[in-house]
Order: sequence, then C-alpha cells, then structure tokens
Amino acid sequence: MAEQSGGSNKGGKPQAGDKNKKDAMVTEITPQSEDFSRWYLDVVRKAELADYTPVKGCMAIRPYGYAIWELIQQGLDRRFKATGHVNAYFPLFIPESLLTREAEHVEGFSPQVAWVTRGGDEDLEERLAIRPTSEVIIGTMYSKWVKSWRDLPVLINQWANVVRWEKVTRPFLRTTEFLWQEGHTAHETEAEAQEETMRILAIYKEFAETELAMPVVDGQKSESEKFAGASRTYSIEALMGDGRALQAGTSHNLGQNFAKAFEIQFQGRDKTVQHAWTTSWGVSTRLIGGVIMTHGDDSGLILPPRVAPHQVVIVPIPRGNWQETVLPKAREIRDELVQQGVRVLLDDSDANSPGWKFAEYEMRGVPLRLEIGPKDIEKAQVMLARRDTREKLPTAMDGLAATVVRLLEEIQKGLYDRALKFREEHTQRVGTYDEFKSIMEGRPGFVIAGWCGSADCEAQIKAETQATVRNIPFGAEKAAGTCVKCGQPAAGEAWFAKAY
RNA sequence: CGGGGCGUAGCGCAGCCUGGUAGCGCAUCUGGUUUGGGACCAGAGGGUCGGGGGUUCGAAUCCCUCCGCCCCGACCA
Repeated sequence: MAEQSGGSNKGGKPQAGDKNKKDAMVTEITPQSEDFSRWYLDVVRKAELADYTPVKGCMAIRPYGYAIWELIQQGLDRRFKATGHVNAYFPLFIPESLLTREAEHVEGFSPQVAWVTRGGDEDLEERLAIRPTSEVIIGTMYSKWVKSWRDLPVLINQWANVVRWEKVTRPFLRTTEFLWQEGHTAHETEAEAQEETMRILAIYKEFAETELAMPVVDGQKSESEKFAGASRTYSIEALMGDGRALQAGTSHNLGQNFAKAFEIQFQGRDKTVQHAWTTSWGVSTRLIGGVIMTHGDDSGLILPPRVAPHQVVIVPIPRGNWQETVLPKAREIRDELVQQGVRVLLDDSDANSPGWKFAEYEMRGVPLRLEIGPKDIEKAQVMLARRDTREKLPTAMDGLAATVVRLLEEIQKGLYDRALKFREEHTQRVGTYDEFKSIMEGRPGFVIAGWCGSADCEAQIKAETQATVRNIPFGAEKAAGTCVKCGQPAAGEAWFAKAY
C-alpha cells in the first residue's frame, strides 16, 4: 500500500520510515535476539507494566503490572498463612543507633541506605535510615515481645516497601524503592529455625514453579553471597531467556546473631535465659521481571494463567448485526467463565479492529484469546487462540467453560515444561576450567562444576568469567570431584552463572 | 563509581556538522467508510528542542555545566 502525505504538509520530506510503516508497527518491540535488554524494557513499557518517574531509579507500577503483583501476593500470602504465619507492619524509619548494632549487617547495607536528616524545619538529633530491610526494627520489637519459651515461635510476615540506594537500576529487577514481603521469625531452638528457613525456601520453590511456571534451583548461597548478618542464606535461582540467572527469593537462617544484637531473650524450659534463633526471608516485585524474562517472546509478554490479570480475553468480531447476535453470546460466555472462576476480559469496544486487539492482547501476554463472530455463532463454536503455542483451536460452545479451564491448566504446565527444557538445554556440567570459560564466553546459562568452597577461587572465577556461584543445591554438597578452578578436592558441586 | 552512547510532540526519529525561530511516521481528536491478524479517506490539535548558564543581532544547532535514561564493567534482591 502506498503512503500518502497529508496535502497540507509543507516542506515535509519523505522519510525513510514511510515505506517501513507496516514493519515499524509490527516490530515495535525489539526482538530478543537483537537486544534482550532492550526487549525487556520495551515489554515493560508497551505492556504497561511500569513506567519511569521523575524520581531516579524509581518506577511507577501501572495497574496491569500491579495486578500481577496482587496475584503473586495472594498466592504467597495464602501459603504463609497456611504454615502458621501472620501479617503485621513495622516502621519505615530505623534510627541509626539501631542499624549499627549488628556489625556485619550494617557493613553490608550501609552503602545502600538512604537517610532522613530533617523533619519539618528542624534537623534531627539522630538520623533515620529508610529501611533497606527490617531485621533491625523488627528484632527490636521482638526483644520486647519475647520473654518466655511460651512466646515462641514468633511467625510474622510484612508486606512493605524498602529502599536501597542503587547505582544501576532496571524496572522490577533492581529499583531504588521496591515492594516485597519479608518474613521474620524467632524460635526456641536452632533446629526449629533451620526447619523454618527450609520450609520457606520450599514454599518459594513450589510457588515459583506452580504459579509462575518458573523452574528454580534451590540451594545454599556461598559465604560471600550470603545475607549480611546471616549464618546461612539459601536461595532459589531461575534461568532467564538470555541465559542469565536471577536470584528469585532468599531465606536466611540468622542464627543468634540478631537475637544477640537486639537482645531477643527468653527464659527456657530449663529456666535458663537464652537468645532466640531467628530467620528472615523475602521475595520482591523482582519476580515480575522473572516472569517476563522466563516466558516472553518477540511478540511480548507471555503470562502463566495463574498470575495473568486476564486469563481469557474475548474478542467479538463486529460483522453485520453483531450487536444483536454475537455480543449477547459473548457476554453469556463471559459470565459462564467468570462463574468457573476464570478471570475474563470482554473487549467489546469498537475503538479498535479485531486484528489490533489480537496483537495488543498477545503483547500483554493474555494466555487465551476467544474469538467469536457471526460464522462461529452459526457453527455453535468459538475460536480459541493460545498465547504460548499460537495455536488456533475451533472449539464447540458446548462444554466451552470446561475446555477453557482445561486449556489454562495445560498452558500453565506447558510454560513450566518449556522453561524447564530451556534451562536443561542451557545447563552444562563441566570438569575443566577451560570448558567453564568457553561456555561463559559463548552461549551462557548454568554451569555445574566442582568448587572447593574457597572465596579466592570464587572471586577469581568471577573476575575472569563474570560468573558467580548462584548456589549449591541440596545434595550437591558432598559431590565427589575437584574444584574447577584450583583442582583441590571439591567441597560441593555449585551452580554458576552470570546473574542479574 | 569508571568507560561509552543518547535526551527534539505520548512513542520512534530527522534537523545540529555549515546558527535565521521546528518537521516526518505512528499515536490522539472530529466526521465518514470499515472491522475474521495491528483498516482507509478527509480534516484538526499537540513541542519549555532534558535543566541552567554563556557566545551571538539571532541558538534545537556552537561552548560550559548540571540532570536523567541506556549499554559495558565494579556492587546489590
């Protein structure tokens, strides 16, 4: 089709873009293969998940993105409650004198802390940190609340925002302010604290895999990567579409470190005064970034049905007297699906053509599209289009709701299987450092290799390949073999990757 | 924080080199025709050219400075 310039344009030169108009529209998202990072930013903005604000490093989470977060919250909150946790809320501000009580903790976080030094028109006597995490303020409160072994365990979670003064930020993956949940528990014994740490890690893994369709590797972080102030940190790690790893959740066994710094003490069954054993654990809005980068393709977002704000979009085809024939049927189908607990959007606006809507909702990652037009009505069917496989399936209206529910489950599982296959294809076990290096230079992904456990080898590997120890999976601690770097007997088999 | 790149209408860009008062496509608005894969025609609206300072009769354009964004490293969820 020939492009015409408007008759009244004076001096308008033909632009190179004119002849590419069609292409430009279709390719408004940068292909992943061309520039994965740009693709990610395009998807975030075009799908209206988030937008930049005048505040450096801080994003506005738009309604569509926030709806995903709400679904994540619901899924996690349900699991926390089911395992005996309750929600509470603690202050945003932390007095400096408290923050400095746990030495490792303050050392780890101080470079990232934002401070309030003025209130109204007066300088503060003591400056206030804006929480980068809440162990300190919560530990302070627990010391007031815990007196007896009968007060334990304390199993509290909070949904909150935190601030970490980051130098480099990306929407969802790393922002100056972000939303998360942080669980903080206190226990009578070391064993109980460890059990809690593991319980939560298992919840994170199960949640990521069943709700986000994101396979993860669970294991223990290295000493250099553990949480500042923790005795042990465990994480779940996922592989993104560009072959880089994303730390998707962490669970920390804090030992008695914070209990000692904040005097969380109780009188035990044996009448002695003891320090409690505490844990903390969190996942953040970063998970949204993980979903985007795990499943998305060149057409945009692909959302797992469990966290899709709209699981089905109904697009009526406006032909003839569709308002009298197609539309009532579309509404009927919508109502039926809603009754089955399906989140449905019926887009009956006439502002855009069906073709436009197809592309738009694909870009937004809606798992299932239901097209219905006069021809379908005649045949008592609808057209279902899967976002994940792009298949179009003519489907009988009879039993439609059941078919939709089944397909959504199939898509959920299909996305997980696909992501797992991708991870397996991008995970290699290596024996020599040369192999290790050549993988990191070429097609990235996970590399499984023996590691002696020394921070030296870890640091050298990182310096030479950019890869870090993501974690040491459970059971891999005592794998036989030697360190891929130094050749000493391996302390375990670690999963390495370049990380976000 | 080091190296590099980029800031011109909501988005993507041209204009800058060689100063003369801003343009294209998409999007938006109005009317009409359309609608099974990002429709078409006609008309219309919209810009502190990132901010500040300087040079000049005159600055989007030249100079200084600050800010922001992106990429690559160092640090972190």
